[in-house]
This record gives sequence, C-alpha cells and structure tokens, in this order.
Amino acid sequence: MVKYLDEKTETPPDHVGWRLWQASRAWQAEFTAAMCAAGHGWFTEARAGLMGHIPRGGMRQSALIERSAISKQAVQQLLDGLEADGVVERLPDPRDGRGKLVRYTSKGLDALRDGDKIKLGIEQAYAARLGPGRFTALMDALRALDAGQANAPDAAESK
Amino acid sequence: MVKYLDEKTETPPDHVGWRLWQASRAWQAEFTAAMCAAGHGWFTEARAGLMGHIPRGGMRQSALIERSAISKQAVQQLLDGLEADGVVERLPDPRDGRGKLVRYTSKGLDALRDGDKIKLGIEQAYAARLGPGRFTALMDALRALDAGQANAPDAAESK
DNA sequence: AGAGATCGTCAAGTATCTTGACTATATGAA
DNA sequence: TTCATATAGTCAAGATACTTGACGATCTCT
Repeated sequence: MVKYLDEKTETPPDHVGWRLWQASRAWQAEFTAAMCAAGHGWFTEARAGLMGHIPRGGMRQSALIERSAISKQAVQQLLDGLEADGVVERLPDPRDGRGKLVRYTSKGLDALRDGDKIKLGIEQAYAARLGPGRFTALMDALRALDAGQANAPDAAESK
Repeated sequence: MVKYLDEKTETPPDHVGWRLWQASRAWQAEFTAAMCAAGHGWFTEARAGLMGHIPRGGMRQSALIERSAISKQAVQQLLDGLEADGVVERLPDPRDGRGKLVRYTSKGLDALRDGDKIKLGIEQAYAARLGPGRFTALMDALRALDAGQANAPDAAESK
C-alpha cells in the first residue's frame, strides 16, 4: 500500500471524552460478546440500556419511559422486540386500564443473572489490570462525575 | 400518578460499564450541545468519531477506513454527509487513480479549532469538579485501560 | 356528564450502521 | 504485454435505534 502524505502525523485523541468513549465501547463490546457466548444472542446495547432501568420486580411502562431518557415510542419499540424475543412480557395493569406492567420472563431473569456474573468478571479483570488502588480511584471519579452531572441544571439530561 | 409495586426498589446500576457509559454520554451531550451553540449544527457523535481519525493534513479514504473500526460503506456515507455539509472535501489522489484524498475545508478546520477549545473547557470543568488529584487519577486509569485493551487479543477491536 | 390529562399504540421519517454486488484502477506474474 | 487478482471507491438494500406527530382508550377532576 502507498503510504505517504502525513499519515505518520497521527493524532490519536487523548482527552477525557475520547477516553471515556473508548473505555465505554470496549466494555460494551466485551459484555455483549460474553452475553452472546452465554446464549443470549438477542442482547444488544440499546436493550441493555433499557433493561438497566427495569427492576427485577417489573414496573409500569409509563414509569420506565420516565426513567429512560428516550422517547416513549423508542421504549415501546425496544419492549416490542424484547417481548417478541421472550425476554419480558407486558400484562394489563389491574389498577389502571390504560397502563401495562412490564415484567421479566424467566428467560429474562436468567439473562440478568448471567449478566451479573459477566459484569463481575469484567470488573475483576479491570481491577486486576489496573491494580485495586487505581480501579477504586476510577470508580470514585466516575461516581463523582455522575453526581455532579445530576446536580448540574445545564447537563441537558435532567428532563 | 399511581405509584405502587416496587418502584421504590429502584436498582440504579453501579458498575464500571454503566458508569463509563453514563460518563461518556454526558460528555458527548455536553460537547455536542456546545458545538451546536458554536454554530456547528452539523456536528454529530458519529461524525465526531470519524473526524477523530482524520488528521489535520488530510488522508486517504482507504487509510481512514483502516483506522476507524467501521465498514468502508459506513465511512463513505459519513464522508458523503460531511462533504455535503462542506466540512471535508474529497480530491482524486494524484498517485493512485483509484484513491481519494479526504481533506478538511476551512469550515472543517474552524470546527476543529472550536472543538479543541470546547474540549479544553469541559476538561477544566471536570478537573474543577473532581479536584486535580482525582481528575489525574481518572485519566491515568482510562489510559491504562485503553493500553491494556489494545494489547489484549480478545478485545474484538484490534482488527 | 364532560373536559382534559395520561397511557399506550400506529405510522412515518432520520441517522448510523451492516452485507452484497459492482466498476475502475493498479500490480505482478506468465 | 496481457491477463489474473487485489485494492479503492461506489451503489443498493436492509437492520437497528432512535425521532416527531397523530390517534384512540382510559382515568381524574370538576
């Protein structure tokens, strides 16, 4: 291949945003791959994002919409998919004829359990790679960042 | 609104992956908003990801494809958009009739400059929020993670 | 009862990716 | 030189993850 120009003048970005992005993507790739390997091929990042908001005991779809930062239609489509794949089920809310209850099926609960195991494994690998001190420092900084974000009104995320 | 069930049994995730994801999204939201406010309304996350790989001096499209982890068609579509918005331009490669050179326009270079300023601002805000010690620790840990990832053959990202 | 808000759904469109098929050019060996 | 093959870029079609807008059904409040 012809290499010339200033392709050696590479500028691999090195700022917080880039690092966070890379780290986040790497984690997700690892987690998703492990979930697939564990037989949960239906698992995707978007679904994970949504499922992160559904407690084990289930919840109302409207409450889920409130929590996840996305539109109700997006939630609905994601739920449609999860329901079609047998991960969650939607039942009519006995206390409100308009509402629906979103609940994990046993398949969904299995996936949650496997996911917890995988998360733990990745976390331990990270801790081993960084050393306990640096890993703790990382988590501490990330939590502090999150707390600051939640309080900041200009975070464009509070709504 | 009717609140019942175990909606108080909230399970806000707190593991590395979630934290990284949240932090990454928050950074991107802040950056994109600032870029929009600076008049670069064409700016999106996907485009940023690609532009992060294009050096100031430009490069061959094929080299860009190699670097970015996405398909050549995706790169092409992103470039089509960036070109349509006047951010980059594609010139025939004088040394290879098949190739094209991707180069920033002055509009693109302006955006890069503004982006650098904004990045710096966000970084300083983060450092102020965390304190210099914790911020340095965060960057250190993220860099170490990235370095470890790059060396790990199972990272599914090396290709 | 009736007004208005809330809950979920349907329809349509956009952005970001994918795989597959194709053209044009370059390279290297017969 | 010429032909096989590899590389560079494009075109087409489809999947996923979102968006806004419109709508019917149900609840709540007066």
